[in-house]
Amino acid sequence: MFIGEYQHTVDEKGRLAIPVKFRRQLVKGAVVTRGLDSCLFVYTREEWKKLAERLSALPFSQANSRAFARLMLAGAMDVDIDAQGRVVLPEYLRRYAGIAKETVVAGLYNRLEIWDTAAWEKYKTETEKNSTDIAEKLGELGV
Amino acid sequence: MFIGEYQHTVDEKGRLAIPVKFRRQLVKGAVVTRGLDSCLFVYTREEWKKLAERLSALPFSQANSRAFARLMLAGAMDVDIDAQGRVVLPEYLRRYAGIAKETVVAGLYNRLEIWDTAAWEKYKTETEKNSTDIAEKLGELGV
DNA sequence: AGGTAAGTGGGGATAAGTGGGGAAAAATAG
DNA sequence: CTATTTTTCCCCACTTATCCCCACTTACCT
Repeated sequence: MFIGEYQHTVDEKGRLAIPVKFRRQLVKGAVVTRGLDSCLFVYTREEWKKLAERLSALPFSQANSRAFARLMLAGAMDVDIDAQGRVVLPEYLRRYAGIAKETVVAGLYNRLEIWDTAAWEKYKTETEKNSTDIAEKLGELGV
Repeated sequence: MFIGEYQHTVDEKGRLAIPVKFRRQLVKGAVVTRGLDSCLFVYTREEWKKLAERLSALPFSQANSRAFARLMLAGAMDVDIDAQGRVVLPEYLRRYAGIAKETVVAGLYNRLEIWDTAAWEKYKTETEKNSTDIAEKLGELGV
């Protein structure tokens, strides 16, 4: 399980070091996808497979199912960890998440999230302001 | 399993390089056909066989299911990958998908899609606008 | 303070992507 | 049926990107 928040940098070749605490779980490969709120999600291959099978089961005769599958499946990328513990983030995913250099890698239980540091800070201050509202909504979910 | 998005070019002879990550699954040959939303679908021979059987089973009484089956079945073309990892896209399919030079090859689990790059970008920006619907769908799928 | 491991940067080998020429095959015309 | 043209396929060559390795710096642990 992935826990914690780390500050890393993407180099000119688009490589990002995976924090050591996460590596062992990802040595068999990882899948990076477009996430929500302009960040990237990283799943283990097994986790991804479960999700992808549900996505691919959507009927391609429906326009919004196609759009959805295209965004999630075509947006995903199979990556391997190199000897230095890094993955290459394809250009289109970096562009999607506004990732240039400074990034945050955060563990969210069954996935990682990769954020541009500035976007992460912005998101955090915004949600902290609304944290009481959010807390109330969570109550509805039984947390 | 095909995932990811790749930028490739079609040359003057109508040849398109298949991304390396997809080749191994297509060495036994592929079937290219007219897809939905002005792109081309590419299947492995086995996948195509399954799909073609389902298409031919569509009720002949309904005009739109006939049209749909004709579009895909009649437009289908058996292609082989050459020594450089390329396939030749017949002229009528390139014309159908508006493919001139710059193309996107996208993996959608059990098929590939080939798009004119400009059309792909346009489609994506349009669907990303509806991202709230997408977020809801993700919730339904348990992401 | 020293040793070890993590994170980062960069160079070189290798493979992928692309373009073009020429041979073989097919199609068309005489 | 032959000759000519056109198309298809195979091969070679170049450019660009990717991968692998090495090395340095920084942080952490003992």
